[in-house]
Amino acid sequence: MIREACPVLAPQRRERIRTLVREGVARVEDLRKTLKVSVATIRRDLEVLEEQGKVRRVHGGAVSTESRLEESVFDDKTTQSSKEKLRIAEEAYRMIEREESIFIDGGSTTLFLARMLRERNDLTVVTNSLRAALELAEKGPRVILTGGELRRISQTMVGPLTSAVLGQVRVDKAFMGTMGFCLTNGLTTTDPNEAYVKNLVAEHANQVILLADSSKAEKVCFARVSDWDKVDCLVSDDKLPPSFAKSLRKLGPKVRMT
Amino acid sequence: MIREACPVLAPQRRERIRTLVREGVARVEDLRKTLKVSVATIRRDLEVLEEQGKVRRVHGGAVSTESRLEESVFDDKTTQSSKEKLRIAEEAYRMIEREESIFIDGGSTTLFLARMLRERNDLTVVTNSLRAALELAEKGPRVILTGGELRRISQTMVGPLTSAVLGQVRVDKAFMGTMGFCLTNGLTTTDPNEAYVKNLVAEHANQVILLADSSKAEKVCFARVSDWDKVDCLVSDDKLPPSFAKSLRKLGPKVRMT
DNA sequence: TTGAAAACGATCAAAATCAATCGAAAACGA
DNA sequence: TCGTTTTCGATTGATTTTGATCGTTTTCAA
Repeated sequence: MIREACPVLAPQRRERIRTLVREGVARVEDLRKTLKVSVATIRRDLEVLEEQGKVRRVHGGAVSTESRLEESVFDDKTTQSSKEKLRIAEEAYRMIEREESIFIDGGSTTLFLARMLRERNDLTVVTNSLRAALELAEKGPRVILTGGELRRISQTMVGPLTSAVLGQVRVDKAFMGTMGFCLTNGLTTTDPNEAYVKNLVAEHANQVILLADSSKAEKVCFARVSDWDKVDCLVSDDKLPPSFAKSLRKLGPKVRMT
Repeated sequence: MIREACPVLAPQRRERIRTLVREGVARVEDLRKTLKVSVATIRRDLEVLEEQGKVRRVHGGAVSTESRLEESVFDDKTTQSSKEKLRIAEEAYRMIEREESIFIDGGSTTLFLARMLRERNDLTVVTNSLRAALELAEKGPRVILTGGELRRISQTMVGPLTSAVLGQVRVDKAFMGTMGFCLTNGLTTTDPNEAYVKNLVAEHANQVILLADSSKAEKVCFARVSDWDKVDCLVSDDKLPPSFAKSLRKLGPKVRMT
């Protein structure tokens, strides 16, 4: 292979890609023709840039992340391993009985669950998730929002004000999400305010059901939520290591893997 | 099958569909002609967008989830006197000073105001309106939701639970809506729960500013909200009878007509 | 109620794209 | 100069996207 005198250095090329992506010309093939390198190089560059969060890769090229930052954060979470999350939500749905009152936490898995409840009008749903409330805004069960300060990144209501409402309700089942869970540290999440609310919810629920796909296993985040003794059931996917499930069952919670 | 050079990336196309749906051109056949792809692709895109809750599919195409909400709540008057409402909201916006904390009530006029606040990040906004919270969900001021039971027809949070949060905050200015106002009965609305919340808000605000176009004048609804002595200022349009304004000023409130 | 047209969902094949791998050329450091 | 590291391009098999087809469902009007 004869490589002509290096036209541009890699960092320059990447910077060029970034600006092109911003302008909208983002297809791999276009980039290849513009920059006169192979598609493999383009892909590698895009990989690096995505790693740095500069662009977002899609099939056929890349799109700018800056256009709508908040949404892309949330959308990424919803698209990633959504198959598992959907199945987990379906399993959770089967656990809901008639006329029950339930809490729905923030997060993408619980959002799938909320979506399924649109056809139910026998339930009472308490939630601190703005997204979940939106799913049920038109029709469906009775909806009670917890109130509190809006945390933009997760689109949930958190903080001390949240406890004012939560202190006055009880729910039969609380469907909780989490950022990480492991045997020794229990449930953890990124934001202490969020953790505080989750903990409070757990105390006002007859049953706490954790919805978390296997990618969250053995992950530990900054803020401690609670130990396993508060959790009645974990619903996860079948990629959860059997050894983990076995050890967890000894600590108390039931474990369902769909 | 010969596929011409891929014109646009899938996410761009989906975003285009979203905007088209918002504008009302939502039939599958129209989308196909506009975007120059097969109906199968359109259907698949709509499926994805519905999955994300961005649009709602119907036979023949799709409708916007947002506009649907807006219609059910505000359609009666939005198109008719939206000009006045927008001007009233602009006048209200000029009354907001830096670093203030404000309350935003439910209703279409106050929704216009909320929309203007997206560029402000020096404020704290308390609201019981789901729609107002949505306008500020991505960016803008600090947002605090009151919580409470969701009243679908107005998309607001009402009921006794709302007072739990409201009791713990104070705001500099409360921008209130109303269904009707007259000299003898003061402010009235349709739902007692809603009226209760409005009254409570008025007690926790340094200033109460009523935003109501002239079509609400001399109207009396079922549920009494409050008397004029709680109201510091009424912002209305120039179709408000001068005699009404004169009489009202004697009762205490300032009156601004834009 | 019935029948036709439109729309829909499922399925399959073609095309494009992607990820992984390998080898070669360039860059680098001593 | 020599050996190592990095960068790049080509190939191959897998994956994704797309369009066409076909049977079914929905809608609308008679």
